[in-house]
Amino acid sequence: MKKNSRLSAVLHALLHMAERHAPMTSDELAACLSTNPVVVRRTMAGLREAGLVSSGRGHGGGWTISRDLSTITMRDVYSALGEPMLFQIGHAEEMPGCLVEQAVNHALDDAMRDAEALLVARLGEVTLDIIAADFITRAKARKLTLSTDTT
Amino acid sequence: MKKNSRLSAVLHALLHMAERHAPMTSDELAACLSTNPVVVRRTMAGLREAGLVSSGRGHGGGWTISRDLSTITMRDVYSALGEPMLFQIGHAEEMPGCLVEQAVNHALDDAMRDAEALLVARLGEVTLDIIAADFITRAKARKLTLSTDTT
DNA sequence: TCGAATCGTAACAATAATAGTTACATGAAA
DNA sequence: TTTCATGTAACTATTATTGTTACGATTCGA
Repeated sequence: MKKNSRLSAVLHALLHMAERHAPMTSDELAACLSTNPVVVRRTMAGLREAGLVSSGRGHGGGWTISRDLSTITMRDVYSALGEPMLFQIGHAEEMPGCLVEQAVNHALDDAMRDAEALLVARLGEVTLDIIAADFITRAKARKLTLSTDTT
Repeated sequence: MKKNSRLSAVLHALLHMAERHAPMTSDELAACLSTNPVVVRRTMAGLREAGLVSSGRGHGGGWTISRDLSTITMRDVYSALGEPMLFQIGHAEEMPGCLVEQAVNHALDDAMRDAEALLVARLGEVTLDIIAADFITRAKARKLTLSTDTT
């Protein structure tokens, strides 16, 4: 199966929206994300329901971020997407009759539960303004490289 | 995408093989795992290369576990499978030119790296004899339930 | 009021990863 | 030498994600 890249995509979109202080259309965001405007609408729908963004139709419409970047964590965004499954690995059978398989599932679940909790906690520690600050650092570094690069 | 259930499946297989002190054929294992003997061979091939099991052809052939359950961790088995990707979520683009996307990828990678390390460490803490002991506990509990259950 | 811009959404196609199946070759034991 | 069993390649089936097409609904501005 393909990997789920929705979290990555909407984080990218939110940061572009925050940079620009006017609504961005689905077409514009699709160009940023190298995807399709329908995919943008479909994915952003969850964020709208969660109150992270608002959308407007017609002339001058588009997507606007509703909250300050410092008040949104990656976990908020993950939740707004409906908390998709994080792990690629899973059980062969969910409710096995075989007691051996039950014991295996239980051992795997224990390990995965801890890892999932840690990941979600980490997502909750990162607000989007932190990522925006990292972007600015990278932009400065690139400028510096361009102006001193002799290749 | 379908979930990867190979780790679950081979753990299940290894425990059945350990219970039985004779080689088990791919057909027998396939019946235990509700799958196909070719899938069993394909998946077990990695464990054979890692030295966890051996296989024999012809009459009396089949699969035998090579090491004591107490010397094999879930992590060993995971490694023998080629350390498949653990996460369902990922980046939209691996090497983006967009600095915003680079910053997003970096933030996600940080969180996922920690979670992956924890999961792999947890897998390394569980030896297969621990799972076998849990199986025995479950078997006793089921017997007890059967003998006292009045429904 | 009309028309262009824009989102909302359903339905369908494309892509990719896993798992299952068929077919046949290889090797070992009775 | 026949039967049992693995080894493996090639193909199919299944499933989740992503992309596309089509059309309806709403909003703004001329």
